[in-house]
Amino acid sequence: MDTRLLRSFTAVAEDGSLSRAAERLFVSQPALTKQIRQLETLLGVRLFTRSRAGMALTEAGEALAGQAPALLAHWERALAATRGAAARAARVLRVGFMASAANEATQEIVTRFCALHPGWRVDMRQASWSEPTAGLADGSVDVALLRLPFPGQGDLRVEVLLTEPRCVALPAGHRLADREEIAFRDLWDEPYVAAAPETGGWRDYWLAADEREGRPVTVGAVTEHPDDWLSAIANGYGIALAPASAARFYARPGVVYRPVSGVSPSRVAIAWPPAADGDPVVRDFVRCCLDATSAPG
Amino acid sequence: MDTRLLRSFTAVAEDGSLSRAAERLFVSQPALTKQIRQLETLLGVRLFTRSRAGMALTEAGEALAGQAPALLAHWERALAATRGAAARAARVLRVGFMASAANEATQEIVTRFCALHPGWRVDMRQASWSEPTAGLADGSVDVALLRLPFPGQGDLRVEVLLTEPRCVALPAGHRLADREEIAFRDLWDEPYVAAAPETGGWRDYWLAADEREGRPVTVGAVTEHPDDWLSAIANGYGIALAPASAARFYARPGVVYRPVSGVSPSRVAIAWPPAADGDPVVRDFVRCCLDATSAPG
DNA sequence: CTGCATCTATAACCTGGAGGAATGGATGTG
DNA sequence: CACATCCATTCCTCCAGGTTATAGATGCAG
Repeated sequence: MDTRLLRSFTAVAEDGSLSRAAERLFVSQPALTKQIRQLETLLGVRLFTRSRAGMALTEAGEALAGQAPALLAHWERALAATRGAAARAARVLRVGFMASAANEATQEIVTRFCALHPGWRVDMRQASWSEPTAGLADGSVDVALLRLPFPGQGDLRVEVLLTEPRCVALPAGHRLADREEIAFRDLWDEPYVAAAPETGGWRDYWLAADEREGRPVTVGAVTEHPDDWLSAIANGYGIALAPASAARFYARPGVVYRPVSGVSPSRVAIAWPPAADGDPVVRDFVRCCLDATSAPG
Repeated sequence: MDTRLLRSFTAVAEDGSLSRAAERLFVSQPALTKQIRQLETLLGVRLFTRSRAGMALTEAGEALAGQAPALLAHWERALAATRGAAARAARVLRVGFMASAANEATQEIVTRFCALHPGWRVDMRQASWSEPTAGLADGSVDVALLRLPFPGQGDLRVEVLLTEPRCVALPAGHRLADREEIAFRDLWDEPYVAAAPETGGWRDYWLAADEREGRPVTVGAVTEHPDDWLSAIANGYGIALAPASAARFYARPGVVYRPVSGVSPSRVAIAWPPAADGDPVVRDFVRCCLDATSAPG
């Protein structure tokens, strides 16, 4: 049996319908019917009961559905570890990052690291905002420059590199756009451009959900990439809190950035998996991060 | 990627040769070459370096080879759990057993259990002697009637059901076949029919390796099933220690059984995985085992 | 109560995948 | 230098897997 059949099974289990799952997987309904039948034949077990109402999991199907996520994740991690080993052998350090990484310090970090490790290359990999660990969780990167807090943070080693105030990104024609500085309480009732709900605490943080005295947030749009985020703001779907450096790294016609008072600052950190503690290459990269962000300049 | 490619990869990694692995997997060498190529393309990584001397793993290949056994085992366990759920739903208790299981008590155990659980069926599954946990390790059975000690015993719950002396199985024409009882020390220099080396402590136990004052064992044959075991003895390839009940359950022309002094007795136990502690069906079966083997009769 | 919508299953067909046979290329050894 | 041995490539064949069309079953709305 292969992961393709397991993924198909998972999709049908989630949707409760062959037709809907087929649509989501971009295959025809008969093709998916055959795949599920093939899986049941291979296992010698009925996984679904069929009816006009769709596909309901049997007890065996429930058991497999319970196992499937961990199994598929195990596969992905194994493949990631294999790719990681290949990168290491080729003297490539894969660095995930969110948004502007460590701002201006990023280039210095890379320069310092390459000086320390001649022959090595740093592969910077930008992550979508729907994956706040920037690849650390699934093992597709070795270290990551991240904004705190993020989901899964407790499972990773973290060193704070720098702190910067947060500001607000507004459409250029916004009624508050002329202000030199805006109090956060004046922004409480605005609609916001937010990250995906499944990012949990990450999204809450960038909505400053815990810093508005219980006042609820209005979400005007959900985006996953900086470009989409900027477009949504420029188009007036909402405003967004951002690190102050966003004014430099994400300048865009139609978007203005203003300092905000009454909201906590943003922290940039370097993160890596505990299993990499003994890895001199990772240790040196972390050292370079700390050095590059502690010296004045 | 599927498990078939991963198994192919594993075979090539173990053999260090496409040609030999192809032979072992019963596919042609070009077919295996293409499979490995397909896997490397899917991963975007070189797994082997090729030469006239065969296939050597790259660092990425080493990484994958390190992960593969656990990954494949995870798959097997997930499938086993799925089949287990199907069996449970169908009110079937799958019982693995070695050799004669719990001897004459086995039928009473099943009878008591079915009386306690009307509508349930006990599926008795005999295991080869190369798998001393009789399916518990890979999850293909719910409980197992086993002979102690066995590999992996520490990971399972075990209740001893009965103890019986060990005897020796000899070819009928053996020079000691006329004895009423034979001292173990008189058997030390005989060749033995043994279990496979990978069964470890199990094989040592049945060779009474720890009860011969350091004298080494001579292995005359290795077998995995009772029939092969009996044939090997009858053909004079060696002798073997066996539970006393073997004389009743494995009577065979050409093989005689004689009591042996100076060797520890054999213990039959019921074993089950710790995860099944809270399962009333498993608990009841264990209860039936204990009840059936404690009453006189 | 009947017709229609909606769901899965089956049949027929087509294309591409995957295995085998034959053979090529490279290299080590006697 | 010839041969053996290893992996790679080419060509061929058959089957797997997807699609389209349609069948069968069933629930719901009028």
